[in-house]
Amino acid sequence: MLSQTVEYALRAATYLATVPKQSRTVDQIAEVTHVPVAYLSKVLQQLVREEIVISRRGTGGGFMLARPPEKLRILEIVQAVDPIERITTCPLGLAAHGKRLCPLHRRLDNALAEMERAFAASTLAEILAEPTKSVPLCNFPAAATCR
Amino acid sequence: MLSQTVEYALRAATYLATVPKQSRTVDQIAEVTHVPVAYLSKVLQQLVREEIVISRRGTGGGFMLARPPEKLRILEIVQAVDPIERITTCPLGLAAHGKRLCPLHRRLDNALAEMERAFAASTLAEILAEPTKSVPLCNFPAAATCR
DNA sequence: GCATAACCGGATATTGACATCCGATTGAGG
DNA sequence: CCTCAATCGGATGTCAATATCCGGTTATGC
Repeated sequence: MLSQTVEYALRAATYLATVPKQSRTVDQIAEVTHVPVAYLSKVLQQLVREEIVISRRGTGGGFMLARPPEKLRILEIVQAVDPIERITTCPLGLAAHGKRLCPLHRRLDNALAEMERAFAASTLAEILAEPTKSVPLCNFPAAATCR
Repeated sequence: MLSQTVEYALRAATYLATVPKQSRTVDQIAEVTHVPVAYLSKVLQQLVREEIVISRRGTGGGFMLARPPEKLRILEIVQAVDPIERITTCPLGLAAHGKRLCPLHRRLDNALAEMERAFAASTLAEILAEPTKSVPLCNFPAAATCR
């Protein structure tokens, strides 16, 4: 339902949100988030292209959030790596039918709209601020006891 | 986001709901729903196993809804062919962490729960009864003008 | 300006979803 | 009981998502 890529991107972004304005290397991010390092590298590159994240090469380089966590919604990260495709025209491909969806597809699209709404509802900052015994990603340095 | 298989299954079920208690062959269903016939056959077999649909072989056979359309929810069809996998444990695989989800995964699971709720909200009968100019699937016999 | 650190981008597996094909099986009707 | 209609089940093909590898490029610090 949710792709692995989305899951990975969200883990990485959430981790970077715990260290705002600081950069981390792919290897560091991969270790904390438990994401295959080579693939994570690709995912981060997508986030760079969508200007969610900024990259710097060379010594001391790495990846860093492009904006403060208060300004980054889950939805943006989802859309960056695996966009939710709303149903805008009849999937049976009848041009004459135009933009009107039949009741079945209207409901499917409504469900997708609910997803969007849910993902748009919170920022990375809100996720980190939430009072809980479960530290985000379960395994951040701050939650070593969680291991 | 929603798999092709779900889309196909819903089209087929919606069509069968327009002719309750009657059976239709794979070829008939495929033509109306614009689904590849060979693959549709597999999808229908899944629906048979999940007791959404009943099959009969031989002359005059085919597929028929196992229940009246009032008793069949979209969610059941979704779960039959491509179940929504709720997040019940931390995806980072830390056994010690138990059942508690971190704020990130709690939100993701909440979004999935919203989907379930949306899909559970309507029956096939409701879809067909809805007053609209767009006949379900856009291209049913009853809506030949839609072609 | 050289060595080193780190990302970038292209080529290449691997895997599962989607799709097809066909022989085997079952049921209806004469 | 024979033929035809139709589903069933297994084998196989195709393609996009996932994942890996490595040489090229850029930046830092000495």
